[in-house]
Amino acid sequence: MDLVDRQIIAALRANGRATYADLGRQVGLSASAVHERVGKLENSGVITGYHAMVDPMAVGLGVTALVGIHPSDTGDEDRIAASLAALPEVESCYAVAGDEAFVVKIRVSTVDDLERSLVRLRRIDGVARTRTTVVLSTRFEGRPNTPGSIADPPPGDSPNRGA
Amino acid sequence: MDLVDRQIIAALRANGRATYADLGRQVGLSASAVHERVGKLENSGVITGYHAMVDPMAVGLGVTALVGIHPSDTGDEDRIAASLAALPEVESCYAVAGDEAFVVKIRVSTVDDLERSLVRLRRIDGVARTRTTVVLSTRFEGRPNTPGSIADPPPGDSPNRGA
DNA sequence: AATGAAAAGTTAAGGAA
DNA sequence: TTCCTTAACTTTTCATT
Repeated sequence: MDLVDRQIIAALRANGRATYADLGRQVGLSASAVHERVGKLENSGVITGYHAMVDPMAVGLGVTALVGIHPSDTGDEDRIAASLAALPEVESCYAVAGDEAFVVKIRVSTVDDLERSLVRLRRIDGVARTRTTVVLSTRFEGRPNTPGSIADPPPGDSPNRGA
Repeated sequence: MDLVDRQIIAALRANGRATYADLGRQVGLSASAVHERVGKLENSGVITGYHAMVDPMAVGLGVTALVGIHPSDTGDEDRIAASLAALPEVESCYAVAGDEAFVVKIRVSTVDDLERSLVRLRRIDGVARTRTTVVLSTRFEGRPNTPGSIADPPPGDSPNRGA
């Protein structure tokens, strides 16, 4: 992975629908050269996908909360994570250091839905209790941040979290 | 916004680089009809952008943390948020209910960088103290969740080769 | 990685349901 | 209105150098 790859990545982080021709203009390469590089970045797991960002309110998801998941003594974290993944309102799931096993971000339509979702979370086997932080407003989210200088290629190939 | 719009949104959440022709096949419309609908969704602020997702490790951002920001009594929250926005390692920023004014997600290369970043956060005017939760692993993140967009074959369309 | 050409997609304009 | 077809233009996607 060289500077050009990093430039392409930064450009696609900023605009995921940029055409190869555009990218080529930005980095000073032909469209086909860019096409081949992007294909390699996708196949090697560096680029994991492209997604439209949507105003959550416009899609009926006006309530966001961050929920810490306290495991019971018998809690198997992988099984808990799998149960969390089965709930569509759980948008993100982080295993964390500290008393809590996970912090998840959930998005629902109403506070009633939030209450119902928390009940579901607490009913997951291995979950002892939850700690909920209600989001009042999202100041910004998921900003593209591609550091200008990056270390050398990932050792062997990119380690994978479940895709 | 009707069912077709929701289907288009769901498809673009799943694959932000889907072509208009592809989207048209998925929802049973012509490419130009989809083109026009997507343009309206973009102009009305429903779709806010398209972004490549990148394996943070591959781009040299192996350390993630969630940081609660405790404001001092004199803290102006908008000014704090602006200061947070100025730090590139702050990827997301949520104003929250509770003792803390904000919870932010930061991404850096090393624990040394994390320490330096926390110092910067605490030096922000209006920030009394921080509470840091280190992320050990990201089980999943930013999953597409678009309620009410059940992907059924379009009515009155026979030639289907499944998606 | 560039070139060049065929296939595919994009995008505006005009008209129909 | 929304959608379709047409048609010119652009991009993608190859094989080749």
